[in-house]
Amino acid sequence: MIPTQMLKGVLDGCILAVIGRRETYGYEIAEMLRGYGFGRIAEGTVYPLLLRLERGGLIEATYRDSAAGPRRKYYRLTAQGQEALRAFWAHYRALSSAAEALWQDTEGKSDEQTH
Amino acid sequence: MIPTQMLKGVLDGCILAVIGRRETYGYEIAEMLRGYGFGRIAEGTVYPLLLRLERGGLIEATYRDSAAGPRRKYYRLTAQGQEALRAFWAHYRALSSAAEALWQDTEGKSDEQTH
DNA sequence: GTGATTATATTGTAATGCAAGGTATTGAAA
DNA sequence: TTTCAATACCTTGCATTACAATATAATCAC
Repeated sequence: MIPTQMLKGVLDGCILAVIGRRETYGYEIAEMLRGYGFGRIAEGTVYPLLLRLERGGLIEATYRDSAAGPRRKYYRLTAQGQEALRAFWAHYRALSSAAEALWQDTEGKSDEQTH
Repeated sequence: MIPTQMLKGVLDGCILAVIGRRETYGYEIAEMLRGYGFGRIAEGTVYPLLLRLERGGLIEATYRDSAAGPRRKYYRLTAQGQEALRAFWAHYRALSSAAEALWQDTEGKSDEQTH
């Protein structure tokens, strides 16, 4: 299980990415994230985050009836949301590169100690 | 600049990694992280985090005089800290893989929309 | 002695994942 | 009919943590 703290500041971008693929709703987004390997993301996490993104103008929603259950709130990216998605991944890349560089050095050091 | 929220839950592991390379102190750790590309990590971030790791038994410290400035507090990993470092990277790998998989799909989708 | 650099530490704030709880719809089992 | 599971949305309050701001102090150049 990925620690909750490690998801902070990453989940919002990932949700933007999921919505960017195609229109979808909260319940399904949680399932998708699980499918991608993020682990079970609580509904108490997903829904507040979606509302935050909606209020921020990054996504917009339409309610639609479902054949099996209550109506769904389908989200799609706004132009602003697409821009935010790009910015998010640029930042993620920066973090990822830094972590990777650090990890390389750490591994080298472990080898020295082991051998 | 990497958003501060994105650093949450990552910084502690990165600091463990830096200390794992060799004994070092707070001020230098902040400089190293900057060198790796994490951006400027504030002192108000580094010192509380070091104290937290120390209290948690993941690192231990020795004060040493410096030739140019006040004394330094040198940290090194404990056995528990080395274990925590391994666990951290395992979790980071999981997050990284999930994000990468999601990003791949997103990129494909962008292509479709573009072409 | 004045400022710059080096160095550690504390306090309070803002952001956010999530547990816990609530509401409501559909369909199958009892 | 009642009950349960699965689906679907939302809110409240808590715990964690990066950081700005601030304080303290030692060394060295001017």
